[in-house]
Amino acid sequence: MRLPKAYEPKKYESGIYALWEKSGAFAPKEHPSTALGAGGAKDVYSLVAPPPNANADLHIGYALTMAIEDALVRYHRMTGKSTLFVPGADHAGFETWVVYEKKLSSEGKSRFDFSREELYKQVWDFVELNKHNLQSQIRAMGASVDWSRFLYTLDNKVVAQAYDTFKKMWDEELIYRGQRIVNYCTFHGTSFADIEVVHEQEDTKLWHIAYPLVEQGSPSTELGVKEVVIATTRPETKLGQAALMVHPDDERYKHLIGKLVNQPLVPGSPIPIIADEYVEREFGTGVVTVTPGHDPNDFEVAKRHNLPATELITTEGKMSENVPETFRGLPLTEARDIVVQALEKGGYLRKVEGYTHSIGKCYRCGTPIEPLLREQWFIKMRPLADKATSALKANKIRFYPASKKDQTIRYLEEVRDWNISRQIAWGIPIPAFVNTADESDWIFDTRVDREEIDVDGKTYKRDPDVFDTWFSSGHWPLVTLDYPEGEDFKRFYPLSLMETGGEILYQWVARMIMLGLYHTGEVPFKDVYIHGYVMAEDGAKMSKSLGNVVDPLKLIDEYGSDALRAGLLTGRRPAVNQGYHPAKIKAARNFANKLWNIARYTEGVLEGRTLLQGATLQAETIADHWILNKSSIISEEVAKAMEAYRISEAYELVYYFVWHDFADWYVEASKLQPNNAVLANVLETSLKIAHPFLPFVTETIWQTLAWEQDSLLIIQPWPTAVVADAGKAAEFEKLKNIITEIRWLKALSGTKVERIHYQGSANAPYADLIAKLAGVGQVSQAPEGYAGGVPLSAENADWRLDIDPAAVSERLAAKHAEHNALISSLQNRLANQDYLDKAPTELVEETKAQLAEAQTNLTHLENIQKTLKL
RNA sequence: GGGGUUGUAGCUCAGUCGGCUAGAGCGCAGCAUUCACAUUGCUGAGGUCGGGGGUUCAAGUCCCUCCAGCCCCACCA
Repeated sequence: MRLPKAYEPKKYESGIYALWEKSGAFAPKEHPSTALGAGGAKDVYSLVAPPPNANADLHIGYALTMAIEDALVRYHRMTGKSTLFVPGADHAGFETWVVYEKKLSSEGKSRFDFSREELYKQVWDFVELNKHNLQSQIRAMGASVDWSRFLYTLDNKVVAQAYDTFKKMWDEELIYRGQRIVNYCTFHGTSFADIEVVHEQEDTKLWHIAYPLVEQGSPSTELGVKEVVIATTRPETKLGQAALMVHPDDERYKHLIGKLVNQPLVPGSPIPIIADEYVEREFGTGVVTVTPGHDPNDFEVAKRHNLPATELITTEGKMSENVPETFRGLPLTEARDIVVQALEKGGYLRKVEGYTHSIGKCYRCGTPIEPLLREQWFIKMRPLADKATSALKANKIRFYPASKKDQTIRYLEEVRDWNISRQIAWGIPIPAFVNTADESDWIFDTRVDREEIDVDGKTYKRDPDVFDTWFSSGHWPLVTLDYPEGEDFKRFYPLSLMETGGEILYQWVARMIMLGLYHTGEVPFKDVYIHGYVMAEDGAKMSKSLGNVVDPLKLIDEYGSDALRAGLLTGRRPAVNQGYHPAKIKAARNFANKLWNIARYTEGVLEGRTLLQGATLQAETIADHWILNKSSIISEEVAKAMEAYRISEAYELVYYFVWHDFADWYVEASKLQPNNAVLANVLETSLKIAHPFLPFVTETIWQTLAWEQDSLLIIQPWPTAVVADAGKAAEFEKLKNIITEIRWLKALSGTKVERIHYQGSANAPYADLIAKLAGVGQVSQAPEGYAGGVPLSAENADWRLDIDPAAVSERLAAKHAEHNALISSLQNRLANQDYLDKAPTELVEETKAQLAEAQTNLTHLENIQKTLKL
């Protein structure tokens, strides 16, 4: 025998993968109907894998992505479509940056030890190494991706596309320079991404400061209100406010909206009291100051109310020129105490209380992060988003689950302009230069390898910023397909599917839709499938800091790649987070082994297939008809489930069919009544329908049994229906019921059933099968007038078991009660006139039939009990 | 704070158009087993479908409400 006793994945996986890769099966096949201009539905299935971050090993969530996508691709490939599945890797801007800094810090170094160029080179090398690892990990997962099309987000064509879009938008005035608050470390002299800021709880104070109302004989003065008190944790920023702000519905302050107040310590610069819903009435006094230059939220408020943003703190961490003279140039560390003293002296300080809140700090030096204004690049989103919204509302894209579509639409309707510049070295440099003599004179130029360029006798300096990674990866469907001239673009755009995690629905999916529409006028993909997270076993999120991260490669090593894939898919719905469960992976491993052993049995029976020579597929026994009928139905059901993205259900259908229909019933029955052609056929069907979920074991079996010369399972056609007699199939179903009933009676009586008698010669052909499958010694025809033993259920009453009636009496009584309960429930339903009137007639008829059947069963049972004198 | 999602057997989850006498896998209990597989087979016990209300002839499924968990995004002057 060529197949050893148990399936050992490690022995075969890498060889099988190499075989597929070498065969060219991963590349889309040429097909006339997929050519450009063919019109109508294209016979293709295309998707691009979300490029994993090339800054670490693949995590288990990516294994799930691959399990889903590869199952779909393999299924569609077998249905005869030309499939395109493109792999890639992401340079992952900020995240890689943070990962690399951690690496540096573990070596006692930091980013400030290197020049920008040195650093870029180092990160590049670091990512190259990871990219290589990722590729072998994706191979280990069995993904049938086309490696010749592998794309990295810093590859030239990606950069070129980003520049092209930037230029096009620049020309169309969709790009503009705008202000935005950034996280600035005054010690390091650089800004940080939100994820680089560490938040720490700190004990501080809440200072209550009075703002005197400007006297104008206003009603408020008449009411005796002379001042408004605010509460703040940052008194030093109160040296130049844009406004005070209250909640529009706050009864305490409603009458003050629109009034002016004087600023303490800032003579002669009255500011208005405005109303904005952003204010939380419960906090402090319910009145807050608006500091647009140093608070992101205030900046948004100021934009809404057309208030100016003033710089109060410089990049060096000192009070700026815009504060009253006495405070200018003060370092922040001293400014607070001095301002508080001045406030107290001036009589403005009303109260000081203790307060604990979280403060953003530089993750390296611990200096509090200053939110400072900086000029950034922005994209005007409204025109792009509106197009996307109407495409979605016109159902150009189907979402799985459907609720994600509404979520995306809501995001698009509320989208704000997109800040696409980032203040790090790692990424695609922004192709823009600024006139050294005129800060407002920006030009587009792609010579980003140069610090300075001369144009028309003027010197321009390169913008040191890079693009947000989502700006370039938002072009993914375009760049992977070689937009606009590539053959792939013509054949495969729009993609059939975009499959990804829900957390990047806005960041990535929405942007791809907008950019795809922007360039081509067409949506970039037809379907969106969102998967949930793979959580830790206890349902918590997997994270390195919690130490509950599970390494997919270790699981592949232990259980096999197939087991990991199928185990992750089991019982999963789209967009729902679910824990990782070793038991599911184990179950899948056992299933792979089950397939293996069915194959092993078949191999033995067929003696290396020699027995099949010249044999045609012809169902003989009722078991043959039954299994062929089942296999036809199941192939179709699995296909339907896959088309509807009910992937886990599809897998479970395969699992049940192979294990419980094929192995448990058919293989056992065929041992008595062999039909080698049927056995081989059903094994082939099983391998085919299991292939999308368990590609390695199924292909290994296919190769080892060598059904045909140089034949690959991966490109076999999906099974089509086999002709079988449904009536004979139903007969076998009845036989199964008899056998199950005998086993049940046997088990519950705890005694051996020595003999079964049957009445009528029609049952004779099944005697041996029943003896074997039910495990009964002797099955023979009953003598004339035989009334011994216990008859089976009403339907199978011509079978009688030689068994001690006392052993089953308790069980029969319980059964009796069950019948009665059912009968009364059915009777109640039929006694309801509304039910008879309003329910569909078929249903009422069905209920009547059920009642009749239940009553027959009951009568039968009572007869048995009477006969047995129970 | 905004958004999303989940609650069904001891555990993990299915349950599509409302027709349910609510399913599966694991676990558990009992039994079996030279004959492909102990990564096995057979049989069984386990449920007021989170609580309350409503719509309907009929609700696990639709609506309202409450409770509990989890996730994403944004963050507190």
